[in-house]
Amino acid sequence: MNKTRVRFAPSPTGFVHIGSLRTALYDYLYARHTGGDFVLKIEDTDQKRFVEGAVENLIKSLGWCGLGWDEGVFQTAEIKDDKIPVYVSKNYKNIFEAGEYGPYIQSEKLEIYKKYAEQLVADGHAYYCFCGPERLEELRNQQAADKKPPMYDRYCLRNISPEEVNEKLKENCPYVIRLKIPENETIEFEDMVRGIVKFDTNLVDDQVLMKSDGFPTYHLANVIDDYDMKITHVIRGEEWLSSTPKHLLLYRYFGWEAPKFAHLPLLLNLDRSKLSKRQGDVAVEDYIKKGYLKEAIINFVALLGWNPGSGETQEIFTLDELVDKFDFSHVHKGGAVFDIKKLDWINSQWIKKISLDDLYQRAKEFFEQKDFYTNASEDKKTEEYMKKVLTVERERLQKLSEVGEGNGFFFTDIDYDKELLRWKGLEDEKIRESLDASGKIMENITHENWTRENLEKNLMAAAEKYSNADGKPDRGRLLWPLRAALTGEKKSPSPFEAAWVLGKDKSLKRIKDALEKI
RNA sequence: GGCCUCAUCGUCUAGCGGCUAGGACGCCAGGUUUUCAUCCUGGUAACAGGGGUUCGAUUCCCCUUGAGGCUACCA
Repeated sequence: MNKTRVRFAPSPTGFVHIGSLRTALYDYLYARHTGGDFVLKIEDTDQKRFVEGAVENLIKSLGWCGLGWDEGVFQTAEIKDDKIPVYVSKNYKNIFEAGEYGPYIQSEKLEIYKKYAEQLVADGHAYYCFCGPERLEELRNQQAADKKPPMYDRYCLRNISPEEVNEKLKENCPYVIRLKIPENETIEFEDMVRGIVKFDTNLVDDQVLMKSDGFPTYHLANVIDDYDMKITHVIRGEEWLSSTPKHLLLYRYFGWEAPKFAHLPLLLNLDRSKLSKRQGDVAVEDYIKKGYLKEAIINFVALLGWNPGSGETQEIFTLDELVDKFDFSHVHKGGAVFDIKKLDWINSQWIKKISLDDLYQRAKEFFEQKDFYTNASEDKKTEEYMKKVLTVERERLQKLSEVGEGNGFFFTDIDYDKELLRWKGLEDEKIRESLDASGKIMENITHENWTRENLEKNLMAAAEKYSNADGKPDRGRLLWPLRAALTGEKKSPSPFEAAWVLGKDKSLKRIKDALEKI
């Protein structure tokens, strides 16, 4: 059997839609699972939608997610296999293309598309059409009024002779080339996720293949590219399902074997409409900015429409595990609602899972966005100190953007009302005793032994000795004032954790400050 | 409107003729606990409706309903 070759074919609209990412992920998973190739090509046939920097952005977002491709469009010239030809893109600055089946950018193969389109005309499977937008508009309105499906009426096919066509072409009349859909035929194919799907050709419109600006439409370019690039499996969103018969016809007319198709279910808003900007963030970079880890985004999006199958209760997957388990038999048919609550949970799981070193590297930029951090003294910005903070915070974090939230006391001086120190209405004197006791214990712990374990062991031993009127243990009598003194917050990590991060000197200083306060 | 697709807890889903319909998120309750969070335990909640086929349907078929996609010289 031939090697599997799949491709991700985004159009550069400025950002990577989270739904596109899911498609790219399934492309990647299928390619890797089958030991095939993964190709990145660019669909930029719509000049009106061109966005500056979109290609670079796309490569960046995809790369950030860790989905590597073997062939196609790249930002740098470092391609692992030096047998593959690498060249600079004709139309984009700082973009390289690598592979023997290029160009991988549609705007760079206009001549090729044109040639194929003309061949189709010569073979009688397509025809020139000179109808302007006004007539088309009128036609559609009439058809709507007659309650008929809006379709091109083949005016140019029926009324313009080949001689007239040549005449008009010579006069440089604007034209498009339309596919001549056969009548009374049923086009049938087997979709990898949906099974057999059938279409009646009488209901399929004569699709424009070449636009009057000389660019091909998606339909033409796509089929030619996939043939040129030897693509074996076309994995794309469900929105393409109804245009598949056009593509199949094209393969037939060119005499090419059609690839296998897999139409993926759509990603949905909470109200079950197609996932859109209006109801939340849809760009991958939005999620990056919010502090979601790539592992979490991949993990989450993989589960939106696919599952590992029977009996499997695992929820957290690495990319490699996904590659190992992925197959189309477990891809869902129905759309999936993008529920951010589950993403949050998966993200929190990943924050706990990655190494501290890794977490530190990734969290740094989020700290740098916070005032309490930028204004903090240098000794608070050391790797050692930050890692301590993160050790404590990672149990509580849902997203990296929340880093340091409510924990500013690790970085800045604190100020709080003295009442915060009070445990269950205890009088000042008792609070002072409590703080004093904590201070003494901590003073006896050396800098070398200043660990969470030691702090907890020694402080807890003392805390256990307190009990309330009922004889029940009342650890809070020691621990609450201490925690309040160290953090100045109503809610915070434990006093052991806080003291450990702050260090012996700072901790003792804060206890002293508290003592003066009360 | 036409064509296509889809349909299990609120959400993501397991299920591929016989199950007390399972798991996860969320939510609620309890436990651990000095607060917050983590963690642990338990609970809540679903086969859209109607016909068939079958000894037996969540599962297979049909209809209805609902949802989504497409219906461009956009992808």
